[in-house]
Amino acid sequence: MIDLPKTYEPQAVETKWYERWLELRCFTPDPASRKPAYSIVIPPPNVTGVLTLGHVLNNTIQDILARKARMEGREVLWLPGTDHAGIATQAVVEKTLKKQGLIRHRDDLGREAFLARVWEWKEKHGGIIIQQLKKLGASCDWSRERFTMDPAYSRCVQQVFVDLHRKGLIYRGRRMVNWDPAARTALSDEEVIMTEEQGSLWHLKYPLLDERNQPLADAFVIVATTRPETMLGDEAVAVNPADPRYQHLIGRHCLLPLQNRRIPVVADELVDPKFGTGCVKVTPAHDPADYEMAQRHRLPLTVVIGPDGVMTPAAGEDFVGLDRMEARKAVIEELETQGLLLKVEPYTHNVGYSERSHVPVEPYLSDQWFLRYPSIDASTAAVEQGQIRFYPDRWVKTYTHWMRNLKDWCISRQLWWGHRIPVWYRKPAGSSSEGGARHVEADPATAAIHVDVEPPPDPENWVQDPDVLDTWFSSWLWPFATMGWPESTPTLRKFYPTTDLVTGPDIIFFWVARMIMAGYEYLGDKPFAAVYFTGIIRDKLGRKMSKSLGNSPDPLDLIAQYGADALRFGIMRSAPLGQDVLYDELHVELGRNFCNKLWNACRFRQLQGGSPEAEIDPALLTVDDKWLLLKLDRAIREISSAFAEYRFTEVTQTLHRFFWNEYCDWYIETSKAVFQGDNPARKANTLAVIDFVLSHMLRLFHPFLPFITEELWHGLDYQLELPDAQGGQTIMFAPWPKPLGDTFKLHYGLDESDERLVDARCALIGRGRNLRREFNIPANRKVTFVIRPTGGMSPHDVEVLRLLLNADAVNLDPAYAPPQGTPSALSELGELFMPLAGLLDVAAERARLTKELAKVQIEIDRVQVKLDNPAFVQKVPPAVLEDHQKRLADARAKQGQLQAALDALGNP
RNA sequence: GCGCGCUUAGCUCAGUGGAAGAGCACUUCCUUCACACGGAAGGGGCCGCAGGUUCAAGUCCUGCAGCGCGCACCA
Repeated sequence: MIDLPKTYEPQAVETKWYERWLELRCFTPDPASRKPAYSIVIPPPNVTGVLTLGHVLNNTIQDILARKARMEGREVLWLPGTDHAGIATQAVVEKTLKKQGLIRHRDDLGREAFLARVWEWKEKHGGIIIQQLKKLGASCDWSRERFTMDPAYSRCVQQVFVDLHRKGLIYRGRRMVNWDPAARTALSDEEVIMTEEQGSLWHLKYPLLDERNQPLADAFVIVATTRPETMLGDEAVAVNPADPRYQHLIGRHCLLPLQNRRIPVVADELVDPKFGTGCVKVTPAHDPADYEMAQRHRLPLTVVIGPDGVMTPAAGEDFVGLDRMEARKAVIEELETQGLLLKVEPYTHNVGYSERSHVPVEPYLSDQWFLRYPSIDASTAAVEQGQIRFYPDRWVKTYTHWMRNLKDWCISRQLWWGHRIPVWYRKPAGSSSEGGARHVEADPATAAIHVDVEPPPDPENWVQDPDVLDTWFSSWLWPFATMGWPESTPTLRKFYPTTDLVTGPDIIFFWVARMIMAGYEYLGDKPFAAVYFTGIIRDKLGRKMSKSLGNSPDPLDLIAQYGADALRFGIMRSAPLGQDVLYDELHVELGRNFCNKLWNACRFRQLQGGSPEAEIDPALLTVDDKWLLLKLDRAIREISSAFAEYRFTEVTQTLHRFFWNEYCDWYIETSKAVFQGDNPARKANTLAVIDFVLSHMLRLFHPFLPFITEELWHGLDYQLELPDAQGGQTIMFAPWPKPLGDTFKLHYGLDESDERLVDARCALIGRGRNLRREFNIPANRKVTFVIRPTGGMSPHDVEVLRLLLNADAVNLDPAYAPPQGTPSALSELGELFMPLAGLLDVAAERARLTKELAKVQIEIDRVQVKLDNPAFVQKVPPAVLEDHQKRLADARAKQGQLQAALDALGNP
């Protein structure tokens, strides 16, 4: 046994044990094991990312689940890895290269050279977040670490693409998609964030044309728009066919200002007569609804905004080359000059922003690949019927709502970094094989295609689709692609389906729902049994953590300052199920204080000397020992049921209460009565009780506080005599505590009456300490107490009272007659007096007793009102009635005693 | 517009029909031989508002308000 220093110093301890755990290969499970499997796949962080407090919360929870499962005797796989994060990573690398002046645009390098740079970047920065997770204590099986661009993983992604294509679920089509002009790629619907904005509704005047196509002097069609720059691409004005105001316009034409183009007025049901003017400008190439209308009315498409968000030549020479926002201003200015701007109204509307680039998304017509989701019914039913459980379960509704309104998923991205689409188009005969702009050599619309994991045997005659797949199209395979699918590996057989998934509700559609569908489609089984949704970490003002606000602390700094255990415990204690977490560094400080307290509680045990005691002698147990064991039993039961419902905060609260209040504040203090006494057998037995309880407590704490518990486990020699695999090598595999059980309680004579006795004694001590305070006895001054006991009281009890009341003596005297004015307090165990020779303050005692009497009177009144109600007495269950009657009797008795004490003080 | 949360002590939150709770913060006392990263004792709540059900409502029902978050092609 090594001596424990006075203050816990986490740094060296954490490094030492993490290395030891790796040496012992504690995190690497054996698929051949006969133990029941427990598995989690990590939500793969961005390979170039750094650890955030969100990761800390998420991964601490996973680690808690994994460590607890290990202690419960399960074969545990926590499978880690990272995600290639297509858009984000490509953007970061592109930006860096531009900053270094190496390129102006990625085209300057070309695809192959650019990708080489990205891989270089990945090799350099890709390991950072993994190293950070290790600092946190994450017990991942690093030998199975995966990356979504690993060759085997890529092959798996391509195979799924090919399969879904063969099933007819993947198709290519020309559609209006969400376009990110900054990243210059299509996005899925889920990657568009709708943001409410204060905009304007511009009312524009389009001159009406007469039969000879001449503008009428004073006849206009008024359209309202939030995006005036798109008017350059208008092809019609639409009205509702049933709108009586505009019947005369249908079939006529007006003049599109600035472009001087003749456009028709069409009738379409889509137009809401009640909104705006009831006339809608139709821009087929730049609005999804307008595109639909254009198809119905066979209108041409004029593209005036290019893929980079800059106006095209079709926008006219006044506007070509302008950014879309500049073009808006210019169009408005020009219309105003021409007197065609009727008015501008302030208008609140929703604008879609790219989740990645944070620029407004542009509806853009392009050729893309789409997926019609597979295994929808099985996936919906699994969650609805509870084969997959959500915690908290209210997310089930969100999930099923989305599943019932699925729209095809746009899976192609106009990027280089990612899984290239395994589709090749046959070049027209006689074309050269020189590289060039995309889609020049083969027309994908008409060319023969080759869709396969393997390229065509004669690659020179084919050209591969240049696009890559959405990153989520690889992530949705994570639970099984990481385990070696499509091979039937031992890992896959043992650990799929996984047990728990821990993630944020913000990716319920992106990831959770899609993983479920992929799981049913390819493994015929759910990918996980339960999903725990964490809250979002916010600062103490409720704002999201963000780099620009500078309110996002670096977890590694916190670990360096307070220790990983402190950070874990602090975060967990403030993270209620289903709600956001308001982070405050104070929580981490409290976590550190907690660790220090635990450290010192164990140090107290160590200072008592002696080696770990194996056997508790039931005959030598004090009431305090029994009380503590019963409290331990209760704590274990509470912790088990809290864990069963993933109520981690409740677990930490119970641990806190049991350890701090019950063990430290009461039990340790009472044990001093034994340790300061002269009964060696009893001392040894107390040590045995402490060792029993501490060894349970350390195990209960281990999932939350892996490092300090391991250090203390060995520091107190609890590993001695245990088999290697059962806690002898590491606390990680020590058996998870079970409730004590009836046999145990019978053997040790644990009875609730012991618990009640000690609780009553605690209450008595509380009364006594209160007297000290009320009469301004300094905490360090010893006084004498006298008790007029109601029953028997053991010498041990008296000694405990003496210590905890900081008394020089506690005298039992059934016939005690206190001097007038002696402060007193009532308790179940007897009346307590604090005689203060020469310091009696009759007035103070009278005031105190009067205050007490007032409190009792409130209680009497409250219960009396209920009992006086005939309906109450008649209808209430007997147990409740008895309870109330007892309350009244107790309160009256107390009132009598207080009154007697008050009378004894004499008149004021 | 539809849906889902939340509203209880100064703060963060428990409390799922029978006496308003915890942690932190606050006040006062204490360096007593585990711990001042500590101990002890206190103060502090029309449980968002209004109705209803019930012998009994923080708890169940109905409205309303405020805050937050999803979903939705009204330009």
